[in-house]
Amino acid sequence: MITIKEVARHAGVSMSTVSYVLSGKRTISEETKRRVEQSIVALGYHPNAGARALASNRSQVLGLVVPLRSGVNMPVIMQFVASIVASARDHDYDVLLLTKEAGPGEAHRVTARSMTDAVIVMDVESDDPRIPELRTVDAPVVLLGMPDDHEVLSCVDLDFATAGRQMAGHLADLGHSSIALIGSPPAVYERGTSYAARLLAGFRGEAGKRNLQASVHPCEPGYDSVAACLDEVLAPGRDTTGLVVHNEAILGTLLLELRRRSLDVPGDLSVITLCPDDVAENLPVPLTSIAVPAQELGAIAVEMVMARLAQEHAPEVRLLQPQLTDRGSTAAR
Amino acid sequence: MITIKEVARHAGVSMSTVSYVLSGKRTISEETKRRVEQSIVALGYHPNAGARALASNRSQVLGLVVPLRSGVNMPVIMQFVASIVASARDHDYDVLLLTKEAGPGEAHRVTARSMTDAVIVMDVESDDPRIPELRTVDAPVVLLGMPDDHEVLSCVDLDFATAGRQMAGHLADLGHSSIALIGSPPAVYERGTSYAARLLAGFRGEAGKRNLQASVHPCEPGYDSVAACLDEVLAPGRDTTGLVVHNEAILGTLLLELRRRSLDVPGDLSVITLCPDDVAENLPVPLTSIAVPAQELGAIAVEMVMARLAQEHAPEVRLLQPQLTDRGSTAAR
DNA sequence: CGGCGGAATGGGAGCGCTCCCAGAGCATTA
DNA sequence: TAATGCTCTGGGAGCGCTCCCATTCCGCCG
Repeated sequence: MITIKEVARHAGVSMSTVSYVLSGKRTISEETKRRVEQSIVALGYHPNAGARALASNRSQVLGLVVPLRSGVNMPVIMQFVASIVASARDHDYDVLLLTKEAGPGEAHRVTARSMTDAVIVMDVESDDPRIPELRTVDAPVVLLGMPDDHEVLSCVDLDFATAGRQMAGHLADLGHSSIALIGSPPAVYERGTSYAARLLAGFRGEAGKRNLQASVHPCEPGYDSVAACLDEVLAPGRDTTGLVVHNEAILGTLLLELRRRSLDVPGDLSVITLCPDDVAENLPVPLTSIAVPAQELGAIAVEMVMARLAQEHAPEVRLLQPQLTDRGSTAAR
Repeated sequence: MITIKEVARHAGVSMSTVSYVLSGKRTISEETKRRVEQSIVALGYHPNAGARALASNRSQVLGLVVPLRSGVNMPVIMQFVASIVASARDHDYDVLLLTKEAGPGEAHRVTARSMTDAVIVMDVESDDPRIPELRTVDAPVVLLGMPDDHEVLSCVDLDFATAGRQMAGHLADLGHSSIALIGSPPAVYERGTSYAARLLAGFRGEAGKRNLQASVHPCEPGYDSVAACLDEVLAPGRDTTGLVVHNEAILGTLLLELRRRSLDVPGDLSVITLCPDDVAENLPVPLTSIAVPAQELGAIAVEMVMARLAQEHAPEVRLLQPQLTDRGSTAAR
């Protein structure tokens, strides 16, 4: 293994000079810098991460707690992960993958051992049992998702309440008076998944304010449950004309089933959903939707971590405002 | 930060004794071990990963190169990832997430810097451009997937050729004489994705041997392309009665479309697929399938890495034999 | 001509751990 | 009694880096 010492000798400078060339933490003459860089290439030197971490007390690694549980939509999760990894790399950080299943102690473990300088936690729940424990983590922690108790930790999320309001409002604006929300599987609501609950609250609130008839239907993936769900929604007498869907996994099935029932979108039924843009675009019928800005949320989470790594910060909540894109799947009534 | 020195003082022993209690690399009397462990808990000691890595020349971290590209099925990828993380933790290893997009130098980078002790690379292609570069990585490398040039690196994969043969053979055994393979998107074949090509070869080989009419149809996700694909497959005169599907993403859509066309499975059309068991079970019609044993493949990859970390090993290829589960979606002709 | 400020570099302690090299204490054997 | 073999423990060098504390060498001012 080539060490910094050998590079120094090869370049005819001291170890400290090589170190400073690498870190840029003090000015080095052009001439010296060039010589050092040549030696680094010539010898094939790569700094040893362990030694660097030990001496500098920085690991240049971020812990990422990822949920791998049922009900969450894996492609969406992966968009977040990809965005976080890319953003982290932009800051010269790597990402250590921690799975929620391995227990809530994971964030603590990697942090206490100085394996990571900070932790990002995905898929936080309203009343997440991990929160108290995360507070004791002696490193910056940023949550993707917003717990009820969000005064104590920094978090980033889409403003799902506003999203719920917007979608109900959008349908109300178009003259619909009876609408339905088809949501995530019951389990998601039961465990108090924050975003689901907030969207639901926004939806109900706006529906109430606008005097809409509004029903809510949690829905499992799978054809049968989608069909059953539609049976409820479209029950005679209900006169549902507008549909809000908050469940990426069933969108395709739902639209096919509507087609099978010879229901036109948006002729017979207006449909609006919340999902990543590329999903909304590639459905049998492109859907008017509010985007899940995974890319952006991931990048912001990383930025927040970096800010907290650079200096002490108070907890901060960032809610991204929803962006509605009309793709013609909703129509005036 | 509590160090090993403080633990040693607290327990009235030397640093080395604490270290050996922790690593178990030499026998320590029960009494001493107990005292040390008590001190560790009392002081809240956590070994510093950087220092440990520096001194022991082991990072206890595994690099995992994950593809985040289109066409691959994210839920399946995540099954692999989850399995690898869990298996790694069983061996007291953590997982550093590397994305293929970040460039093929990633494996090299983390390895040269001693950030990771070994690397697992997912979604390897037949003629993968990363192979030559991976050969120069100075650490164990295990591939999930099998490149053409598989003499030089260790790899684990399902025996897709046999799987292709089995599926064609299964239909032949049932008396079908005209069958079709609905595959992954064209892009997957075009970039020479190893598993797709091998399954295809097995399928064609067996079909030839058994004198079957066999057609092949790459298929994009999305309703329209599935419908178009079915139009081809079911074109009059073709008399296709058996369908092999190798594309997790379209299974749901495909079955719904068959239902829409009033084609019964398996009455009118026998369908067999290759996908994770939980997917096959939860479709509108449960499908007879060959499982993608993500759990097992991930675990084996980790085992192979650990074996190579323990001692030098020659490259080794492990192909898991496919396991066919009959769920009644295929019938005799 | 001495003193001074600024720019460029060198020296090396110390980060927290592992593991080699002993040494101490005791029982067993010659 | 001395030698030998065990078992258990201690001491501390050294892993490769960072960053504090100098030192050197200028040009410039008074």
